[in-house]
Amino acid sequence: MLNLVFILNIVDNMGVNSLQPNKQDTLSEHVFEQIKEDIITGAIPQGCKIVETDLAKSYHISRGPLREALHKLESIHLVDRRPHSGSRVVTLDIVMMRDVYQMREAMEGFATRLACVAMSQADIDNLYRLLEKHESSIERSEGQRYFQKEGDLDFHYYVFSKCQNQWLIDYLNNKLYQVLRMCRHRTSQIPFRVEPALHDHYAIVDAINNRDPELAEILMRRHISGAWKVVEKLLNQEENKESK
Amino acid sequence: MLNLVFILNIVDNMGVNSLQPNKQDTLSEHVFEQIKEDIITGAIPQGCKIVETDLAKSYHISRGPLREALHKLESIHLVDRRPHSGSRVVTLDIVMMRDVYQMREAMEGFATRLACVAMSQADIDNLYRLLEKHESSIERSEGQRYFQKEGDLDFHYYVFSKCQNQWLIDYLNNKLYQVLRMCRHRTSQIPFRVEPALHDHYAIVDAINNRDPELAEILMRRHISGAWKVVEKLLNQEENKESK
DNA sequence: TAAGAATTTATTGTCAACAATAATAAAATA
DNA sequence: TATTTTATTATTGTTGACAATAAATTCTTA
Repeated sequence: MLNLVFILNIVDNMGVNSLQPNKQDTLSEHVFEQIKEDIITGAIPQGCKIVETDLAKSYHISRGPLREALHKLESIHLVDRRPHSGSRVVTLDIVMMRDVYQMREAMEGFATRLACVAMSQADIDNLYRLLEKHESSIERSEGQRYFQKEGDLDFHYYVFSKCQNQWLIDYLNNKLYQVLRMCRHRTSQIPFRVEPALHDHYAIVDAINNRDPELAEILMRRHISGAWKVVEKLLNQEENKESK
Repeated sequence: MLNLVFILNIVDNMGVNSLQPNKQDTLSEHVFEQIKEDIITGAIPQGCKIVETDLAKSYHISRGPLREALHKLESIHLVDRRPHSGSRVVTLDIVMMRDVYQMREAMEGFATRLACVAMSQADIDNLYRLLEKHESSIERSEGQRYFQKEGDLDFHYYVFSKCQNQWLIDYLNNKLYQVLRMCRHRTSQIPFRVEPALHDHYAIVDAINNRDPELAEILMRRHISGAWKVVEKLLNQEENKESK
């Protein structure tokens, strides 16, 4: 399954993963990426205390670069750091996830507005083709959630990457979407229906195609706040189950 | 003049400066704050190449903490960093400033919407009092631009600090507003009229007072995009002058 | 025995030396 | 003379040791 996604991303060269810079020139960068993935996938569990010397040993580097990596992880909200006291991996409570989804609603909505003005017709055609591909892959592989979520990310990424505001792109790509992936790992066991999402996506692209920035923004906002309502519900159910 | 602002901020405990964390427990934090101010005020000029050993010497620390400070400065977009090649102070060209103002429009607009729902009546009363104070201080000290700009920041800060989204507050306060202060230092010699801004502010607070989040957001957005149009004009004039 | 103070241990913050890379200058060739 | 190649220098990346602080433990006393 993972392979299929990988190949697809390479083929059409517009997948999320292929477009991340992933510059690992220095040791610190490399280990940053590694720890980031380990946190997002849960290999290093949430709330886990981080001891610099231990972690440095397990990644086979010295404390200097590790420290730089931790600083970077702090700047994208994946670890908390208190002077003299040490670092912990963040715990994604419901409040934090709400904050993230709200941010996403605001920023991606605005990015969609900007992209609607800036996109070429070729870009829009690409978007339609992307959605058609998602549609057919849903028919073919009903229930294979991982792929569908990646497809969802591909769509969102393609849209906001055309907004021509580097700050916006950077923040969405390097900060919000990392935490979002972490959220998804937490809720990945829970099935959800993708057809409504695809329907939303078509509506958004239609608005872009009609060059209606206000509508495009509103639709993207609703799409995201709708997604949050689903996630919130699931989290609340989970919480209730645990407290019993 | 500076003193007056300072006293005012302490007295009512709602100024921008008093609410920034400013934790300088470690050497690295301390020097981070120092360099940050030096960049924002222009003591270290834009586009300036940064040599770690030199800078470490001039701040009387070793390269370790300096490096951490530089990383932090990079994460708030105040320096650019390329592996093995070194760092430079950013140069605020018109594109970057447009990006920042766009971000601000999106995020502060959304923050205003959230704050409109979350604010207590006491908060709103405080806002009205703050505006009245600004109004009278404009009458008293016409033309003293520094104070007026600080007053403007106080207003904006007070609003978005009530949005109850820690990510949003953090981003606006620690990233966007730092670059914004840098912009203002660049354009500080240029006079501008504050009465229209005050009028906008009243309209925004009225919308909040009527508990109309949509309108509050729209008004805040217009207020900020209007401010950008003024700044953009000034920058273009400046550019034309230089190219002659 | 329980609470508080003093001591020890563990962990982070800082430093200065070393290695690796990129920018610069010098030399060689066309 | 212009251009490529080579050597030099300057600057960053990395490391391990040391100092300062916080957490844990032991000891004392009520």
